[in-house]
Amino acid sequence: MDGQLPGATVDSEDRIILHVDMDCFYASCERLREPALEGKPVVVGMGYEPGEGHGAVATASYEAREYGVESAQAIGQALDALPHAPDVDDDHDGPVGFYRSVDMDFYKSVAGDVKEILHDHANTVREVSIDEAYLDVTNRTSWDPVDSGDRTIAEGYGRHIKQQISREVGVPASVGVAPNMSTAKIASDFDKPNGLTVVRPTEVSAFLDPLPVDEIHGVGPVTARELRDLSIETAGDLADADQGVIVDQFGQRGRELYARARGEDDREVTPQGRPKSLSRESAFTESTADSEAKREKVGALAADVAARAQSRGAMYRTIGIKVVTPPFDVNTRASSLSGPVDEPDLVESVALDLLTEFADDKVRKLGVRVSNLDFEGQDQARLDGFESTGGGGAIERDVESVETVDTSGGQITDWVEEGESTESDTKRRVRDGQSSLGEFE
DNA sequence: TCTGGGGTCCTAGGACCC
DNA sequence: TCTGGGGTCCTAGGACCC
Repeated sequence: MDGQLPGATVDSEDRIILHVDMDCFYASCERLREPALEGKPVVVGMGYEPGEGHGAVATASYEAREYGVESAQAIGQALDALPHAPDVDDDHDGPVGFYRSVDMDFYKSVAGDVKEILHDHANTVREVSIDEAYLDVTNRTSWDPVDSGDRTIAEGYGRHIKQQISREVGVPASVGVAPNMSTAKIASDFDKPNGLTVVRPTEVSAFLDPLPVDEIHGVGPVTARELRDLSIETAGDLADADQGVIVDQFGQRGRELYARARGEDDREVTPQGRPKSLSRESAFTESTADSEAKREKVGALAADVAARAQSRGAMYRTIGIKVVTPPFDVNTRASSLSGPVDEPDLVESVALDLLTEFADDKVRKLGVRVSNLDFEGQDQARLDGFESTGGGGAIERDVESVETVDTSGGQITDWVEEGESTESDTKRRVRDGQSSLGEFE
């Protein structure tokens, strides 16, 4: 710690970053159109056909997690873990598990409604995935304390956003508020589901220090184990470690993780850019060496990827395949062309060509990928503004025009009490005389 | 955790150029 | 024919994330 005292003055340069993470989003969406699922264990999965077991869990409700169901678990295993109707005691309303298969179009439409609210509350929003986003709300709220000083105006702002999503869309969210992206991300995760965690600039170290290192974004199982070998178990341990040792062992990534453990993260919230690659992959029900079956699958995947690239207005210069052989060896091959093209037939022929190397191998999974994307040449008509690059379905905002507006006046929202029902955002904006370009145009 | 699908970023080695 | 050093592009693999 740097001897920061609680109540120390907040630096005027401190940013306010808000991270919104929708709780078990797919399951929440299913509950939206099927309210009977409320409070019940719900598993949403894909690729599950009765009798075959090669699908996986996409999202499990918190009730389902109580039974040990985890994301990415095999569907069959997850369903076994859930209580079945016949197991339930007739005298009681015991819990029963429900399985629903993924309906991406519906989730995207719900996500679009959520994103609309988020864009109303920040000049810059980075949509990380269908259910997650960062907002820079520095000039919309403040770190100033309210009441006795225990809480801040920013907390009210976070609560307001959460409640509006809940009220107007009907799905729960967890929100983290902190002076930088990495801490905000950890904060939103701190009290899931339906949580709100605010980490003031003066509290960052105290908040991070006791957390297990793998709660830092970017520390996965491998890095966590290697850190443990260095006796680094918590973020505080990493923050106190010798930076040289960390950088030697983990390179550039180590430098970043070390900084994040110390609550240092300069990254600006920027809108999600164009995709860098597009891919499609698919597993065989059972590993196969059948060369015709493999060629057929690659052909179908290639056609799929090419069609998707076309619909996104993307030309590609590199075409690649992915071949997963048992037990789980991932092989990739790629080939670059001299210039960007949009030629579905070429995707297929190049992919099949690359596949010949694996003609005799037993394969469990195949993929086709195009990269080195180029979005020039297409979309001169400005119609691309509606081609979402992130969550899909959401309309891309004209960010440049929004960012040039000074919204520092009158942007601080009212304090919102927990459980207090808030009026609609439109009404509030009108009442406060609060607006910014992008909201009323 | 015997493992689905769609992504991102980093690294290392080789080819090639000056 | 031996040799240095810097830069860039490409491929393959790995770790990680949702």
